[in-house]
Amino acid sequence: MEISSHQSHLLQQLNEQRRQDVFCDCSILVEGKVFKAHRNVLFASSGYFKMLLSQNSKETSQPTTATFQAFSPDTFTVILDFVYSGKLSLTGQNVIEVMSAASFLQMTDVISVCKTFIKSSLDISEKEKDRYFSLSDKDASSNGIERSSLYSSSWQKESSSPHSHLSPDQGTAVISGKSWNKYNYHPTSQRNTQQPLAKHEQRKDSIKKSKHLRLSQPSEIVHYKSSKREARTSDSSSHISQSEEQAQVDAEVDSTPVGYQYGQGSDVTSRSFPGDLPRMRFKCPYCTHVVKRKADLKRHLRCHTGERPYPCQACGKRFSRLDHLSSHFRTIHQACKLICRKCKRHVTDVTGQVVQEGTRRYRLCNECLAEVGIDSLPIDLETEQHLMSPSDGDKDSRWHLSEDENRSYVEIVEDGSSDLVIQQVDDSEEEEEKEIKPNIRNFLTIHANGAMNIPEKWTLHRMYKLHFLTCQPSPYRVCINANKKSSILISNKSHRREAKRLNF
DNA sequence: CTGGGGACGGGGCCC
DNA sequence: TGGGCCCCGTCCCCA
Repeated sequence: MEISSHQSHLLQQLNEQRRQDVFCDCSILVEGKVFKAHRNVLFASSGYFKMLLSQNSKETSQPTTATFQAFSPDTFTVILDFVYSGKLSLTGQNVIEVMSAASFLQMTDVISVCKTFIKSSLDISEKEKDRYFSLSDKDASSNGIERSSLYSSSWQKESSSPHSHLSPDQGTAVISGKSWNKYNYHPTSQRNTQQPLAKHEQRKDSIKKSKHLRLSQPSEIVHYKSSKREARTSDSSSHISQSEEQAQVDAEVDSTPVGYQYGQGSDVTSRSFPGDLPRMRFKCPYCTHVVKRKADLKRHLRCHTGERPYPCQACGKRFSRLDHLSSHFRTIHQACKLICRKCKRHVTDVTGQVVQEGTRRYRLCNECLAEVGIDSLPIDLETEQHLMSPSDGDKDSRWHLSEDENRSYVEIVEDGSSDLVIQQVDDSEEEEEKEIKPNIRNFLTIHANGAMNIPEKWTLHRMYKLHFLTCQPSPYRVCINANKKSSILISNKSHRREAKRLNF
C-alpha cells in the first residue's frame, strides 16, 4: 500500500528543516550569501552536487562547503526552493539565469522546464509569417498561429504528464515528485569545475542570451523535437544523459530536412511563401537563421551545439569549421603571412626568416631578427603542410604530442602568452586516484560516444552545456588527460586574470 | 581610446 | 549534393 502524500510530506519536512537549519550538513556560498542545505538532498537533486559530494564522501563527518559565483544568490534561491519543494519560480527576468545555473548544476529537468518556459514566453512577433505556415491539425496543438490561444491547454496537457508542468500564470513550474530528483549524473572532473569562474561570462552570456531570445522565435521543428525529448526524459527506463540527449537531437536535426523547404514536397507546399517572400530553404531550428543549403545549415548548427570537430594538431585548439582551422594553422603555426611581426614590413624567404616560439611561428625580417637577437628556426614549411589535415592527423608528426610532451606542452602554455592551464593539484593517495580515474574514464566514454568527438588523449570540452536556445559558448574548458589528470584551461586572458584574482 | 590580430559566422564559388 | 576554400564583416582582446 502506497501513501501518496508521503513524498510531499517528506519533502515539506526536509524543507522545514532546511529553513530552521536543522541537520543541515552542507553550506553553499553564493556571492557571499550562505545557503544551508542537506547533503543527501543536494546529492539526489543535482549531478553537479552528486559529483562533488561523492568525491568528498570520505569526509562525511565534516560539513561540506561549496562556493559559486557563476550565478546570483537570487537564482540559487530559486534552484534551492525547487529542490526542496518541486516548485520552480520562473519569471521572464530570471529564467535565463536559472537555466544557466541549472545547466551548471546539471539539473536536466529544470533546464527542460526553463526552455519550455522561454519558448512559451516568447513574444511571437511574426504572426504574419505564421499565417503562411498554418500547420496541419496534427501539428496545430503546439505550433502556428493558434499558439497563444492554445497556450494554456497545451500546458494543461503537459501538466497531466508525469514529467513536468508549468503554470505560466503563477510563473511557477512544478516537476512531479516521481521524476524531479532523477537528474543525470555526469561523472566529470567537477572538482575543478566547481570553482567560481564563470560569473563574468555567465552574466555576459545572459545578456547575450536575452539579446538572442529577442531575435529568435520558437521554431515549429524545435518545439516538436523538444516534446519528443521531454517524452524521452520522462521515461525513466530510457533516461539518457544530457549530452547524449543533445547528441540525439543533433542527430535528428542533422538527419532530417530541417526547417521549411519551400515548394518541396506535398507537406511543404502548404507552407510555401507567396511569391514576394524570399525563397529560403533551410531554417535553423534554434534561431531565425535561414540558409540556402543543407550543408550550410549543418555548418551553422555547430554554432548552437558547440561541436568543434576540428582540432589543431599543433596546439589542440578546436574549431567548428575546417576552414577556420586551416586559417588558424596557417596564421599561427605556419607563419604564412609574409610580414615581419615587428616592423610590419613585407618579407620574403630571402629578406626574413621564420621564428618559432612554442608552437607559434611568425616571420621577422633580417634586420629585426638581428635586433632582437633571436635565433631563427629554419623550417621547411612545405614538408609540414600535411600537418594541417585534422581528420587524418599524422600520429608521428611533431605536432602529435606524446604524454610526456603533453606535460611539457602544459608547462609551455603556463609560462607563455598562450592559454593558461591550471593543473589539478594531485596530492591524493594512490587509492584515491583509483577512485577518480573511473570518473574520468566514464566522462570520456560518455562524450566520446556523443557529439563532442573527444580525441584519445587530450580533450577540450566546454564546461557548460550549451543551451539549445543560445549560441554563446563558455570560454572555460576542461582538459582531461585520459591518463589520469585533469585540469582547467581558461582560454582568454581577462578570465585568466579573474581566475588568478580568485586564487583559483 | 585606438588599431591590430585572431576567432568566428555567413555567404558564395568551385570541384 | 557536400566538402573545401576564400572573402567579408563583426566581435573580442590586447598592447
